[in-house]
Amino acid sequence: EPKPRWNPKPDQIRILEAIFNSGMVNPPRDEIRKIRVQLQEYGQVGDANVFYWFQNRKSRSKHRL
Amino acid sequence: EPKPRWNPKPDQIRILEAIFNSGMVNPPRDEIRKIRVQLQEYGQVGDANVFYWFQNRKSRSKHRL
DNA sequence: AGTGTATGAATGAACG
DNA sequence: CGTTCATTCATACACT
Repeated sequence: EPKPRWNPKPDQIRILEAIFNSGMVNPPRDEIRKIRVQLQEYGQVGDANVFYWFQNRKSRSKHRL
Repeated sequence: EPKPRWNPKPDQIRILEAIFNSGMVNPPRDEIRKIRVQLQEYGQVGDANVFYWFQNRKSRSKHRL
C-alpha cells in the first residue's frame, strides 16, 4: 500500500519559508527536529518531510524563471 | 493575474525532439542553459521551461504507447 | 457549451 | 548536492 505523500498546510509552508528566508537554508538534524515539532501544531509531519522540503527548496530556488 | 504558460513554437519542439531522440533525455543544468539559448532564436523561453519539457517528455514516453 | 486529451507546471520523495 | 522519478494540478486546445 502506497503511503500518501505529505501535503504541507499553508501555515506549515509559511513557517518553513520564514525559516528558509531567515538564512537557515540547510538546518542540521536537531534543528529539523525542532522545526518538525513546531509544524506538527498544524498537521502530521515527519523529520524526513522537513529534510526533503529544505533540500528541494534550496535546489529549486535556482532554476526558477 | 496568472502568468501565461509557455507555448513552444514548432521550431522549438523540432529542436527539443531532435535532442531528445539523440539520446539526451535528461540534460543537466548547463546543457539546459545551452538549449534554452538555442531555442530563444524562435521565441522567449526560460531554463525552467526546458527543464520541465524534458522531464515531461521522458516521463510520458514511458507510460503511453 | 461541455467534455476529453495533451501538455506545461509544480513538488514530495528519493537516487548516485 | 545535482539529478531523477512519481504523481498531481492547471490549462490550452480538439472535437462533437
